[in-house]
This record gives sequence, structure tokens and C-alpha cells, in this order.
Amino acid sequence: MDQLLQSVTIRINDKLYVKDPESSELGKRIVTESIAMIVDIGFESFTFRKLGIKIGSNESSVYRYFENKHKLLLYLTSWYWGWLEYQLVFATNSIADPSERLKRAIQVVTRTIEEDSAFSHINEILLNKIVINEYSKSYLTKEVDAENKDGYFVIYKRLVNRISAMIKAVNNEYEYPLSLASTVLEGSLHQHFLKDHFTSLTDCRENVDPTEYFIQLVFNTLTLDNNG
Amino acid sequence: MDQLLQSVTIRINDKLYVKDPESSELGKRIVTESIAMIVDIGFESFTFRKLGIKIGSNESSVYRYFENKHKLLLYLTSWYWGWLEYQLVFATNSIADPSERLKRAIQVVTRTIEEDSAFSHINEILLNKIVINEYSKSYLTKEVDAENKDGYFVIYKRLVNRISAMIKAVNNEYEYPLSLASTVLEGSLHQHFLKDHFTSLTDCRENVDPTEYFIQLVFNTLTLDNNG
DNA sequence: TAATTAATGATAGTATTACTATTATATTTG
DNA sequence: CAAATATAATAGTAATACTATCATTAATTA
Repeated sequence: MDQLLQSVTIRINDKLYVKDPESSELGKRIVTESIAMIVDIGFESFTFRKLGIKIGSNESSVYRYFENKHKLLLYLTSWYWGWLEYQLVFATNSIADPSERLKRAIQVVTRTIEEDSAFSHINEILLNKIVINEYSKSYLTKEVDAENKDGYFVIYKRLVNRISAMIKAVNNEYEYPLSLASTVLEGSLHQHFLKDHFTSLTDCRENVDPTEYFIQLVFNTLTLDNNG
Repeated sequence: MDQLLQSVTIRINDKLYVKDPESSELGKRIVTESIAMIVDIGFESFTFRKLGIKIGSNESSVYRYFENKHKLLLYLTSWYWGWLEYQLVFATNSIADPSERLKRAIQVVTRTIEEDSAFSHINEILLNKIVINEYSKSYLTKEVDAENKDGYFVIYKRLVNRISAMIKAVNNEYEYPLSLASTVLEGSLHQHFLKDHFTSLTDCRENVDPTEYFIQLVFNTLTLDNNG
């Protein structure tokens, strides 16, 4: 798997950057170090000026890669969803049974990311933390509709649709496959967040991943569908 | 009900304001107009300077009520959750049967807010929009833990706990009552958001409230619990 | 009613942010 | 080696998120 993954590149909407950060060493450093820095100080405190200093480069150079930090966040989170989509497809591809397949899919998207595949300049453990803590901020804006139209969220949408399709494959009568898929993805981020900051609002904790909770939720719903 | 509600005041943690906005006309205007303005231009673009101009008052006067816009957001959203908690308690209080009670609770917390109770300077329809679009930003910060310790989220936590207790009353064996309660609350905001901006990611739409989806989700899970 | 206090308004000022613009200096490539 | 390209350095701007000071007005109470 590692070998295969090495040759896979995640294609990001090119409107999200000014110059492709994958195209140069500086670009990669910008990506690598922005991830570390956003995890470290949070998206609100993160600035291109600070990043420039950290990478021993210049603020203006960072602007040559990304228009602003919002676009950078969209770039990073798109990368993450693309990476997760790959994990999902890879892990479920060979499974014929729809229920087993869906179960595996939920495992992949709700588990705690604990190892960095280390095949690129992007650390997935850190990036996962960014997604948990900052992803909502990328779409809870006045510009969502325009940005959505421009395709900034395509990867995420494709991922939700894949899960939704797997749900339908298990139970074609079920009325809310899209809502259920989006609930699992979003809800998983939320449960991970609660586990770290609001332990009194979740039953997930060390060694109790959201995975089991979501698998049970999804399969019970699909088993006993349209009553209420 | 209206009469009763008029005499109820929602107690907000007094660390969230410098001077109680309920204590003066200016304070109330700040609250009323900040709600309208945040709905209108979004939390990011909203500033105390703009608010001052809108209410024909001064930036510095606004600062005498709220330390900064983050605290104002916490104040507004706390008020909303307090109001919703009241709705919940009021609506479920007289229901003895645990399942009926839980069903009613889910209805109350997931429905679209369509009428303003008009007993105060706070418009709940608008405030609900703020909660949908901005609530996450109030806790997805580097300061959550400290602010949580200071009790800034108590009302929300109490609300989740109430729902969790109702879940347990229906099925005491169920392993994830807190996660399920937090999923319903958060997930409901999310489905409402998707309905407005990402229609391809939800099955909720006009006349299909998240309510039915969540009722089915919760009851199916509680009926068939610990398999997987 | 005058005096006091409290609330609000006006103005100014600061550090930081989120950029844009310009010019200089490296580095790469033809 | 020349030309093109990428990066660095510096400066500058408008806006934000405040703080501080002082003036004015309104409300309270001695």
C-alpha cells in the first residue's frame, strides 16, 4: 500500500492557489510549516507574516503561492479530504458485501489518525487536527455559495456522495442517505473535538473511538428504516 | 405560554459581559442590532465600529458592554441555548412516556425556528440563523478549555445533558447517550446549514425538516442497541 | 435645586493585520 | 553569458481591535 500511495497525487482545484505549492521547495515548505503552525497557534492567530519568519522566507513570497489564509485553509482541507477519499476507496474497493463495505468505510472516515504515511511533505496526523478544529470555518462564511460554485468543496462533496452511495447499497429504501453520510463525516469531527475539549458531552474517550458509535448508529437506522 | 415566557429571563454567565446589556436601553439596542448585523454581513465582517454607527452610538460605548465580539457571540449563543432549553423543558414537562417525551424533545431542538416570540428585544428567528452559521466559531478556538472552565458553555452543556437523560430514560442500556445527544444538536445545525448551502449533501429541504430524520435515527438506534 | 455620580459620546492614538507595490538579488534555463 | 524567473527586502496603506482621555448629558440623591 505504501508504495502505491507514494505515486498518488491529490489534485486540488487550481483556483485555490496562485502558484502550485507542489511545484517548488518553497511551496512545499509553506504547506508543511503552515500545517505545523496552524496546529500550534490556531487559525485565527496564524498569519503569513509569522509563517514567513518561521520558514526563513518572506511574507510576500507566501502571497505568491496563496492569495490569503482562507484559501490556504481550503487548500489544506481539500488535500485532507482527497487523501481520506483515497484511503476510503482503497480500503473498500475489494469488499463485495455492501454491509461489510459500509462498515469499513465508516471505520476509515471516523478513526483517529495515528500514523503519518510519511510519503510527502504533509503530515496527516497534524492535518487531521486542523480539519477537526478548523474545517467548519472554511465554509461557515458569507462567501460559501460563490466558493461552492467555484468548486472549492468538490472533494468533500464527492466523499459524502461515496458514503451515501454505500448507504444506499445496503438499504435502497432508506430515505436519508445523504443526511446520514454528512452526519457521519461531520459528526465524527465533532465527536473527536468533544473528546478533547468537552468530555462531558461525549461517550468517546481514549480507546473508545467514535467508530463504534457511528457503525451502530448507521446500521441500526438502516435495519429498521421508515418507522419513527 | 406567551404570558409565561414573558416573565422568564435567561441568566447568562456574567463573565460574558462587562455591563449587563439587559440593564439599559443602549445595551438592548446593542444586542438587537448586533444580531441583525451579524445575520446580515456575517461574524467576520462585523465590527463594533460598524455596530456603533448603525445604532447611532459610539464604538467605545459598545466596548463598555462587551469586551470584544467573541464574548458578544458567546453571549448571544448562550441566550439562544437558554431559550431553547426553556422551550424544551416547557414542551416535554407534561409528557410522562419516555419515548413520547424524547420524540417531543427532538422536535423542539431540530425544528426550523419560524416565529419570533416577540416578548423581548431578541429575535429568535435571526438568532437561530446566527447559531447555525456561527456557533462553531465560538468554541473552535485555542481558548476553549479556559473558557469552558470559566463556565462559558454551561447552558449548552446542560441542554445536551437533558437530552442525554431523556435518551437514557428510553433505553438505559444504550452505550452512547451523550454522543447521540450531542450529535442531534450539532447535527441539526449542520443539516440546516446544508439545506441552505449544500443541497447535494442532505435530504432535508423545504418541508423536509431535519426533525423526521433525527427522530428515526435516534429511535432506531435505541431500539436495536448493542449489535453493530 | 444644586451637587454628585453615572452613562454616553467624541476624539485620538497604538499595535497588528492583511494585504499591494516596488525594487533588488539570486537562481535557473536557453 | 544573457534573459527570464523566483525569491527577498523594504515600504506603504487601509482596516481592525482595541485603549485612553476628556467632554457632555442624564439620572440620582443630599
